[in-house]
Amino acid sequence: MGRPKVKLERIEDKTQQIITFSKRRKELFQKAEELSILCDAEVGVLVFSPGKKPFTFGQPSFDSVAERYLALQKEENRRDKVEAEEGSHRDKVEAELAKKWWLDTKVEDLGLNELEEYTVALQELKNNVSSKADEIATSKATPYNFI
Amino acid sequence: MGRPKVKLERIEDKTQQIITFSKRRKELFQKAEELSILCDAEVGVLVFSPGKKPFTFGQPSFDSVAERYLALQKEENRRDKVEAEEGSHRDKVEAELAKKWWLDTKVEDLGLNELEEYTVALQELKNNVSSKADEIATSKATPYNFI
DNA sequence: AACTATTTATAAGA
DNA sequence: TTCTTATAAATAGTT
Repeated sequence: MGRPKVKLERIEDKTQQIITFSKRRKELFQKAEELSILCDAEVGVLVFSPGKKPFTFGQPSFDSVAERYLALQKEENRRDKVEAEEGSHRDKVEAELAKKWWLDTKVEDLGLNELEEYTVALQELKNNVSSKADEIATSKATPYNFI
Repeated sequence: MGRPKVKLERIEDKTQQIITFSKRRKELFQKAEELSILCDAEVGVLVFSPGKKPFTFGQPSFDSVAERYLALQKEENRRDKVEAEEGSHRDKVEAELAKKWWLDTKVEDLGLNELEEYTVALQELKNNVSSKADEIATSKATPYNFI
């Protein structure tokens, strides 16, 4: 027989679902690559399989495309915020700028001395911000007590 | 006539490229949606058009899928780093933890008082880190002098 | 935007 | 898993 029409709904049979995932995931990435080549477009695709394993495609890499987009998003959010507040909360704007700078500065790019200063400064900063944030930091640190 | 076979190479004619982009971008997103429904998979697709405009598809949203992945990536990088350094640079590890906490803490979640403290602390921090990083911060701040 | 001749994708079965 | 095959779906060029 040939190809039957298939309803667009969740495949309940787990084995069939995995087979379909494998085939369609491959084709999706192929289409993504064709689009990037034919149209000179940056393309990023990320898929979590039914087993929650991540697969990525990216031209030039998923991370590069995603980071470019997320930077744009942050920029838009910041601008929206500024517009909404009619320039009355300069501190907030500066905090956003500082946050953006911080997010764009990678630990890997800093030398060891800078890193030490950075660490100390962050420690102080953690003490300055809310106790709730401190709780978050503590709970995040907990799994790494083995270090 | 019918559909001719097409070579997988950059379409030089700009108009044709845009037409092809529109058609294929739509189909790519449709395929992505089918995959997410049929296989119960989280899918995120991001495309920058030839005109550099971003288009996203995501189930449930591109941001959610991308953030989930980037969190995984950070986790892996952190673990690799710890293993590579054999626990000898505790400061570095703490810097990574602090960075992770920082990245996970959103300005939007902080109250105004906290935000003010945060701003002051960040300002101090900027002065503490390298002058090169300061240059970056300055150049990033420049476009917003209108505020 | 719509059409249509072909190519391409793909669900089942082997 | 990989190939086969018949049919569904996508699509390049045209109108």
